[in-house]
Amino acid sequence: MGTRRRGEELEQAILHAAAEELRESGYPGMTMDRVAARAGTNKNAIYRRWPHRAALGIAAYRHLSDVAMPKPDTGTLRGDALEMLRQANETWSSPHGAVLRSLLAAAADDPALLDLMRERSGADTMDRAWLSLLERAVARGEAPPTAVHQRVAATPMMLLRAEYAMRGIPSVADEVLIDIVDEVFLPLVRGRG
Amino acid sequence: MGTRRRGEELEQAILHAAAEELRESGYPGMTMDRVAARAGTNKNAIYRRWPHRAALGIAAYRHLSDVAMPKPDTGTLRGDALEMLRQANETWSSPHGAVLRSLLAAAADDPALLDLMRERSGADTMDRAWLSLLERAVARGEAPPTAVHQRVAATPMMLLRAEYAMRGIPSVADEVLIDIVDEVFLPLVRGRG
DNA sequence: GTTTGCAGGGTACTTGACGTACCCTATAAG
DNA sequence: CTTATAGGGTACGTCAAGTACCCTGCAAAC
Repeated sequence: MGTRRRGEELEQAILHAAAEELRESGYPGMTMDRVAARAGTNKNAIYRRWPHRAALGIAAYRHLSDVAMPKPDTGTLRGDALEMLRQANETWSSPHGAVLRSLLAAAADDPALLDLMRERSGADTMDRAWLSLLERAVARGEAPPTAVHQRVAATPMMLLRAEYAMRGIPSVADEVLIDIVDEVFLPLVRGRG
Repeated sequence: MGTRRRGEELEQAILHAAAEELRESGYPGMTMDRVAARAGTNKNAIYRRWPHRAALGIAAYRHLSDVAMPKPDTGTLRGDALEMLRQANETWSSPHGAVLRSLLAAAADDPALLDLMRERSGADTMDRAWLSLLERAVARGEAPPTAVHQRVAATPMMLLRAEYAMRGIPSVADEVLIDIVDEVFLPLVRGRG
């Protein structure tokens, strides 16, 4: 009873509560009052740690997310690329991805938040994964060395992202992923020979 | 003095006021009270016409936007593509584009609004313009006929969009546009031979 | 062991904004 | 001339962000 939580312990409790709220209600539904109530504390303790709701949202998302980057190795460039896209599609269409998208949407106006998001959304590791995938294809003689290029590597994910942005659907159809690989990514790799 | 505005006249006044607010303060800053005040009326008159803020936002955006689609014809595929991207970049980085982006961001959670947005964002006409640009390149012998493909046509704009989504910058650097054309679009077109 | 400062807790408040309710009045249609 | 309808004024109700105080337990310094 007398045991009043402090420091790290309380902080974790707040983050945990915020993460739960995020999962259940998305970012717009994550109100400070509800987080405080759920953590069994009050807004004071929250505002002492994070300057505003968005900061807490991002911190909570980070607390929620420790997704390992997939490292597909199917033996062909096409297989690897498809696998990467399928994994990403699954992640993005999961509740977890819904949280990410709703945070991104909320951060669209605020450059500072966008920065925080970018470094946490794993964009860099994602790019590296695609680059190494291309390098392996080059080693197998499947692709010209000039295909190993940052913008080429980023293209498929950007197309998938755009798909999500346009249609707000829960998930992108597999045919679209195949299309992205066969009609854009592979021709692009070939064309850089 | 006694002249009380009605019907069409009042509706236009409200839309005009809302559009101004959108331009000045973006969608988050467009509050119902301010629109009402600016239109010299009250919220009642607004809510009789639009069920909620988002509906008014979209209607106002539509009222604001009658941008003609550019039809570049520089004589080369590279020139046309770059010109298209530059025009788009200019539009998207203008106040007008800021409104569009802020509306899109706000609509990210709400599928119904996304639909309304999509039909107004001119995505279809945009795709047609890129397709005809590709067709002209084919006619000149600059590109293989198989390059005329919906997803190929949509790729450059999607990459530009993604650029805006990631970095919330006011405008994308010209080098990026050149990169998109030289490192992705042209190789892609070539690779489809 | 006592004091003192800091972090946690309770509560209430301010501010802005959406959306609604009511009631009065001008105006257009009959 | 009467009357239904739409515009206008104003005041709410509600919710949520963020702030202000003040009290109290804890823990380290003395």
